[in-house]
Amino acid sequence: MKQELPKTYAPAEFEDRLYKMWEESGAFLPDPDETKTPFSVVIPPPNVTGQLHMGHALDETLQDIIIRTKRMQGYSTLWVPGTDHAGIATQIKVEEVLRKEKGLSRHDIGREAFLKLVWDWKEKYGNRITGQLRKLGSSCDWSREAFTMSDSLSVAVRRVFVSLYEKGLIYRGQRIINQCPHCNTALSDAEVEHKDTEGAFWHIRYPVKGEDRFVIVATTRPETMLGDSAVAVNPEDDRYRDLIGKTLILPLVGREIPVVADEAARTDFGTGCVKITPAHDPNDFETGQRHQLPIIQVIDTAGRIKTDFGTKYEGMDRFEAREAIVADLEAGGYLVKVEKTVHAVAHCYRCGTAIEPLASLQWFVKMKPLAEPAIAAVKEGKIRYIPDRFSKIYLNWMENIRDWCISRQLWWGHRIPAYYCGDCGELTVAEEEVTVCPKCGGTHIRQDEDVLDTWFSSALWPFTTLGWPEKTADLARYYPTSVLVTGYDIITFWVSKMIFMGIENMKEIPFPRVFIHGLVRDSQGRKMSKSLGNGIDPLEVIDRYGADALRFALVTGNSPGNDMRYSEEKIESARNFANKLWNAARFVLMNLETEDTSLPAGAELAPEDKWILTRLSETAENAAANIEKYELGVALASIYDFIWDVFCDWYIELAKPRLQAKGTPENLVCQRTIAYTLDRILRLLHPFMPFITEEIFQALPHEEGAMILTQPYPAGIARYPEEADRVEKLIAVIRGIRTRRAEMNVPSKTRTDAYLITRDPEAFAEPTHVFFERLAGVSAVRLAKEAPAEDSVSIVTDAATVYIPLRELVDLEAEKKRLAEEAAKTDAEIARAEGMLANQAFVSRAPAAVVNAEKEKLEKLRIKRKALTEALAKL
RNA sequence: GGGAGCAUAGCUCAGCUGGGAGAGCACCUGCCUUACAAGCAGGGGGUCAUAGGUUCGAGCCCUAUUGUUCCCACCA
Repeated sequence: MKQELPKTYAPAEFEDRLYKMWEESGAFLPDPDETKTPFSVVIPPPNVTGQLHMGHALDETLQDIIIRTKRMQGYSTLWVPGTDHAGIATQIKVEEVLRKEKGLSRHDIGREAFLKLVWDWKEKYGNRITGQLRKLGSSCDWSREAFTMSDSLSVAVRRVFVSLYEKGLIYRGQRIINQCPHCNTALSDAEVEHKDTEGAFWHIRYPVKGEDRFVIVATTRPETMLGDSAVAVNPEDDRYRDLIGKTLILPLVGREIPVVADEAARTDFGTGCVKITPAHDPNDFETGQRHQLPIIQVIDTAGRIKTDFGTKYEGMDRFEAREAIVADLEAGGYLVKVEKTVHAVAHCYRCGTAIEPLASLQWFVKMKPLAEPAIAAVKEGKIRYIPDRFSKIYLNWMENIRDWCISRQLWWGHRIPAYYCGDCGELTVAEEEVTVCPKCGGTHIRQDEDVLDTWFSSALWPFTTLGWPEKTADLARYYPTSVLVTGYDIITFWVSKMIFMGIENMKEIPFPRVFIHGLVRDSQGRKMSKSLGNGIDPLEVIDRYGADALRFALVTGNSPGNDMRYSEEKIESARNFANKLWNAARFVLMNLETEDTSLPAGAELAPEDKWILTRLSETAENAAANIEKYELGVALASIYDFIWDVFCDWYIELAKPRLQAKGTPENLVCQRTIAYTLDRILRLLHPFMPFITEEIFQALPHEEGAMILTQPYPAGIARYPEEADRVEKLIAVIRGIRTRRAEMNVPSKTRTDAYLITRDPEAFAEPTHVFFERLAGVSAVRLAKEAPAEDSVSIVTDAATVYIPLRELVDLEAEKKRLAEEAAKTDAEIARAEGMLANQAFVSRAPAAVVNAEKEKLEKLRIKRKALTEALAKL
């Protein structure tokens, strides 16, 4: 039964209701029909306590468009939603609250109590983000919602850890890691950002023991000198060859350190003498190992000078200590000079604090063996990035990868399943909790305090969300997933890790395609960020304009991999488009008096029906092809153009005469055709604007309980090229008349006669004359053989010449001039076309279709030119 | 230091494998034509960053230059 639509488009009235209807219908669950091809996507899990931002909105929208399209195309679609526990981010947030509300640190309340707080926090805010995803219209299967810290995923994490450990791919060792003194934890290389920072080179004198000489070392980090265990010079450096093996006295400290020869010291940089601080510099660490130098830690994990150091700098913050040490060096006459410099300093990606490189005992994933097949998968094309250029970024990262530090000195996360025996000192790694040492039977067991990098569990996401390590039906059917949709900013963090973890654990890639999108920036092109305060809240936008408008604005004009700007204007034009469609639907419904909205037989259709169906067919094909290529912006543009310019501006106008002829057979045919076309339009647009299309669909006659959500995607609609061509000709002539009238300032109410000369009378047969009346202000059309005797203006197209007698308005001289100009222009175009077709190279090398198009064009130009000659002759 | 992207109408951006430059917004003109003024009809506006090259033909391919954005990077 058809229903009335409210007069104004008010998305807030129906979006939530429709989402509820969809979700309750179970249509978001995959179709159990085994004959359907599976199509699966896992969501990039947002932080469990996070809030929806524009980046999510874009990511979600793109995924939803793909999923909805595939669902309509008859795939068994599964979109798995879920959230990430987001180790550091969440822990920091809860710590802040704890400090603010109770003035306590996590250490004050202890691990257990703190974790309970975080879980409470998660319970409180964990549903917020998933509710927000629903507001967007995301058609996820919520019955399969996952969480990286759920019991089943925790089992999977331990299984993977133990497996990798047993294969020797996870090890514990002392390395230089990135220590964030603020978060007080180690970080992986991916978690640091390099920022150019103003600093200086301090040139410092180190005296040679027992001689009246000294060497000058240059350093950007004078505070680390407390931990120097040598000075290195290049063995090839003639300046210092005699110093090798000598002993230096470390200023301020008085400790004796050797001069060693090492390639790490370059002859062409600084002074050629490098202070070696194995505890605080990756290069120095390696140099130190080569020379068995002691590792003297100067700075603790919180960024303070260590207290067991025995100097006055004890307990000072590292930057404070730097100033103090420089001052003391200067006072002691050790400071030679200070050079200003800018160098890249690593910063924590969460809190922005400068990273302290620190030699530390941590857990690592051995990357080389895992990276190799992950590189091959992309090189061999098993995994393809869209657009392709991102494969270069990925490969570059993977090929230069270093071991992945996975231990974090946090509490919120997967605790490392490693157990140390207090009796024999043995280490046991096991999935299940160890209470008795398998080596000595001792019971003084202590589990490793650290937790895993949050990206460790999300790296397993494509298979853990499907039930792994259980052998589930989901896993068999939906792994590998079909495509991963995410932003380029997360390729190294997440995409690359899923790839090698998928290959390692499943022996199969996690997805064959990675569809990469850009960032949503503000209207001035800046990154949206909390600190800038320029973030736009998607939920506010949805409240004001509707989720459909937001989705439309995010997708239109968007191309894979490229950033885009958000602007209010885009949202407004999206809303206007929705309003346009809304009103077109109201118009169709107003005129609809039948329940039968099936397409009439070809013989019953009017030429304009055949034309719109042909254009519809082309649009459907074009949209589907572009979605297949992930060119969602292009697909949407073609649908938009069809709806607004073709369906609304032309077809509805062409349909009006028949719609008003109540009770005629033509009227019924027109009703059915327009309803049918509207229905297919809604289907094409549905993946992009799910709410408005469903709401209109529900108002149209439809089977009980049917939803557009699960209607088949339009394909293979019959085309009528000849009739379509004739209607195009008609439109061209009507446009021409309108333009001429506007140019001559003919009032729109003025009606004129017209003499129409054409080689294709069928295109302008009597039934079309009503269109001239309604759309071009022409009250009487006469199909003529030649120009009328009266003074007229002429409109010349390749399809027809129209003479309009306008005695009082016609300026014969101006008309003559105008026609002459057009003739000259046409001549030039003819010459050009002839030139091309006379060109052997063009005719033989260009594709046949291009040559034929050129021939047709020339033919039309000649016809037009002839008509222009006739029109000129008449004047 | 290495790598990538972008440069098209006043603004924001499309332009798919090379075959006569597009949209939205803004602007100008005329319309309250009973689906829609969140609209309709018409219009102006671009040496496609610059210089070369390949090609019958270049916004698109190649080279260089300029400007701009970003990613990666353990030279003290």
